[in-house]
Amino acid sequence: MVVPMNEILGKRAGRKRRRMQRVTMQSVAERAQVSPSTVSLFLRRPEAVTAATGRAINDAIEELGYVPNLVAGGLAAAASRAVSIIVPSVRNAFFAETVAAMQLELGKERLQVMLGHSEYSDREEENLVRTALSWAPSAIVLTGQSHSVGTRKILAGGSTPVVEIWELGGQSIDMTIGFSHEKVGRTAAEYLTGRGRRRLAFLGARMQEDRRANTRAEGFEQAAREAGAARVEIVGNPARAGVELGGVLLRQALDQFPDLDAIACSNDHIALGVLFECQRRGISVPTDIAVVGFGDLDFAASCIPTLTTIRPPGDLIGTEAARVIIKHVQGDRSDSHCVIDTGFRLIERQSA
Amino acid sequence: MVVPMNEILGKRAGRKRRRMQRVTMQSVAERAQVSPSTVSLFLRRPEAVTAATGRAINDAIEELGYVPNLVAGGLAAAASRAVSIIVPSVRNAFFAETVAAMQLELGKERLQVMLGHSEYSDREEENLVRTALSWAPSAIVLTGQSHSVGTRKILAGGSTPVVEIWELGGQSIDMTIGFSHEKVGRTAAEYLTGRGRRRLAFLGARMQEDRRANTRAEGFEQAAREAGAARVEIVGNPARAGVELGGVLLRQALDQFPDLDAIACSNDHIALGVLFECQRRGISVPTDIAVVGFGDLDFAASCIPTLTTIRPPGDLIGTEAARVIIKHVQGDRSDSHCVIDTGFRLIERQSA
DNA sequence: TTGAAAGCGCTAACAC
DNA sequence: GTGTTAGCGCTTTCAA
Repeated sequence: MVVPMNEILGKRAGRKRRRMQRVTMQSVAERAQVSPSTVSLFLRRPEAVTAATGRAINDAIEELGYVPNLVAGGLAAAASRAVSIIVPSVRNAFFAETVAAMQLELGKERLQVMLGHSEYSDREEENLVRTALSWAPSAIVLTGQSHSVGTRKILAGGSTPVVEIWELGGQSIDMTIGFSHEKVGRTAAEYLTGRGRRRLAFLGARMQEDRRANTRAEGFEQAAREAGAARVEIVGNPARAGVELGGVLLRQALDQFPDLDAIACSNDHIALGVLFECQRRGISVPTDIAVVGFGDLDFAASCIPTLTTIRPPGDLIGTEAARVIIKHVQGDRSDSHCVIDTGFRLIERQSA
Repeated sequence: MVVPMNEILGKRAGRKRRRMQRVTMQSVAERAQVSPSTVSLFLRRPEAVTAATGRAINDAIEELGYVPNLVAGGLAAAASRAVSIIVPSVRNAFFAETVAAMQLELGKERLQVMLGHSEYSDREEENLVRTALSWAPSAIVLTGQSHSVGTRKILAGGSTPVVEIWELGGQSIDMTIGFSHEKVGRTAAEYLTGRGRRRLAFLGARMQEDRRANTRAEGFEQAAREAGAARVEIVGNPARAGVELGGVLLRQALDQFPDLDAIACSNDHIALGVLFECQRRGISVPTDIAVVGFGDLDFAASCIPTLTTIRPPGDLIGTEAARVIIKHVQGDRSDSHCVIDTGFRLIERQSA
């Protein structure tokens, strides 16, 4: 019986593929004279293969210039080596630091960072989470603990590990790494009242969207009252946080409450703007008004006067998040539902 | 002849899968009483399906809570809806702005941003490119035009579109979007000499790694000489760019060349440090020394004196990059090997 | 306009 | 330690 050639070869030859991968695991296997599964095994656990086999495979990979297809791998393994990170914005130096630190650590384990920006919108965050899930990521990292109902539902139902970062004290979905923003506010207030200040204000930007800044403000107000401050005001502005806004906010504050002797800012950009505005108005810092920031950004140590501020450990949050994710990927589930308090540090400088 | 049931069902029932996707396209198809390929078609081109069919599919998706699996899609289509962006670091506000802008635009087309940090290392960049390719991305975005030989070889051979951003005038791999850093340097020098300054210095950080800062310095030096400056110095420091370094660099510069009357900085952080150091030393800006920055960062408009600086269009670079990538994904190859000069703008303020 | 069929390149259970 | 095998969930011809 004669079998037509094209039937032996299969129909494949007759089909055109759009872009065939030049070098597949199959071709590496052929060249190394082993089976594909051995190549796969070697790639994932080199020690599980004899030295000779390993060498042969390595040579084949080298000679062929093989690049593994992680998309195919992700499909077969039902979980891709991707980690989805969703932050309000990477333009914010805080989150940029965390994202950079995470990428560094995850990259060492060949985990790919996928980035999304919620722009402080819970609705947008939910969309991003939905899309993220489409990639079957090894983990999803969310900023903060306030999410839409939909987000919680989607994430609670699934089996994807979730890490919430930069906030503590709320309702956790799964793992949580951050610090208490309420305590940050309290710390600023206690520091200021402890140095004899009695008429305090907290200056913040877009506090409706930025729940964390809002929490800091609340902690600040409460602690200041407890310490017997004569005046505690919260001055907000819906504009985006920035140096310029610092000046605006100080003006706003002093127009209403000219007797203020201490200012806490929702971040260092605003504090710097306050410092500049004080300089323009001839207000002496810290003699007339003490200023405390949040962030310990680049300029805090060099501005005039140098800025007393609270430093959140953005990089530590990133490395810790990466650590628990890597453990999870490696099969160690012991960190499930962990809560890691990274703390923060008050950096005393000249401005307060 | 009796066929055993398990043979009819296939061995599948006997195998345990690790994590089965609850809702697949298959299940949507069954519910909507159509074939999977129709669902697929509808998802990608809704108009290619009758209104009734579309409605049925939509309902099924809704009822089942279907989330498409982009990993499977990427494998089948031989190109994933991922775009790999490799920047030196997202901690750098310039690149953060570009990445944020790109993510915003790409997200609208359901393209996922994958992020990598080269930390200004060509070797690391090459590793990241290799990994990126493993994901069969729709495009790869690289920062600058100086890459390792290996990077060029890998990318030139493949069919993945490449966009180089933030630099112009070098050897392009494929598409290029940015501006001339040499011109930036020239512009600063011409502005300064045009205002009568004769003894100029360029202050820069880690200029070995940061080729673009180096190019700005070269353009600056050349243009200053052409304009007949009495002195043109380039003062570098291997430390990371930062406000503190600005002060250090100014000290370095004035120790060697006390008669300087103009300073250009490789970025605004350094310029701000220079401003602070001048204030500390009682040097009047711009009377004694004129200062020009690069970046137009947040504080440039509010510091004292406000900072004359050159603003690179970080967001425009991002949106343009996204635009050409989206066009490419949609099959329009007309932008291949395009070179887009986004230009930059000198922002005149008080410091010069 | 819709459906059937054939993979995409890899992983992992299982057998040897 | 290595190979066999059966998919992972989707896209895309091609035919109807």
